[in-house]
Amino acid sequence: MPELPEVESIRMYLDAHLIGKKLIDIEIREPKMFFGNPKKIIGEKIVQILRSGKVVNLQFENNKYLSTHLKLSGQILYAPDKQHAVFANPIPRANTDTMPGKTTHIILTFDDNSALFFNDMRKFGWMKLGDKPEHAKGTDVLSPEFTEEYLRKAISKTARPIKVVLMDQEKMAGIGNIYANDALYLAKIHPARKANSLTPDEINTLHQAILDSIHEGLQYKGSSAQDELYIMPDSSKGEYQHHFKAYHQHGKPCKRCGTLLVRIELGGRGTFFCPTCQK
DNA sequence: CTGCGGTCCTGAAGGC
DNA sequence: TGCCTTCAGGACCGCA
Repeated sequence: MPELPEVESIRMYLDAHLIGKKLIDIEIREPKMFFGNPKKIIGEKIVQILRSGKVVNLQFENNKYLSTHLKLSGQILYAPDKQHAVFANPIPRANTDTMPGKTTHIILTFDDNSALFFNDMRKFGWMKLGDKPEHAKGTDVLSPEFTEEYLRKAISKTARPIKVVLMDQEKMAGIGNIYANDALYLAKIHPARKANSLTPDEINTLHQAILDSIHEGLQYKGSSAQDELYIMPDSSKGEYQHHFKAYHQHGKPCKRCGTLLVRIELGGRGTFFCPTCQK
């Protein structure tokens, strides 16, 4: 699912393809997924593309921001030619390589006849038009402010399971289920440990593990596992799913000690870890 | 503060 | 074959 590495990969792609283009039309097929008055950005050029946590913000010349959250199953596809929006790969679950498809809910058209298609099978995602970029409450884990000290403060006052806290966007933004599980595996910390029970050494190790797993995710342009719908705007897949440490690896042997990884539930979410080497 | 359950939605998987 | 039920999951909300 789209977490920081997936969303940042999309942001970088859009940054390379959309800057300076003028928006000439927004087609909203699913009104519940769009908030705000689209007329405010018609005729405006995109000047910058930002990200905060899992949200992408398109900044327009008139300082309006079109923000997008992909939630579980959102996709953003970019076609250089709207009338011939054919992609190299079939779109997952859409059974087609042409857009718009069954799950296309919003279409942005630009002055060079290129287009963005916002697809979402589950319709949990959204686009919002506002005067400011959507800003995650917690510190983005790729920002310079996400220090060991920040992590210590964020987890020191709560007895919730550390894995639940890692996924709390009000504490730190961008980490979802994949990278929370993998970071805890790298740090050899049990996901159910009370957050305020971590030692200073464990906090430092965890901080590095978070950065390592996020950066590895980025390196592979995110995770496009079989049951995920995330793909890049050109329909290419991410490859991090071939490098999962713990996420969805239950039943497989731990690469460190051979113990079979297990699945439990924490905060209502699937949680995966090695019962032997994660303490 | 904390956890729990419900809500949004739909395809996949399992039961019979 | 095919219908029916259950489930996953990010963020949010109400409730105990």
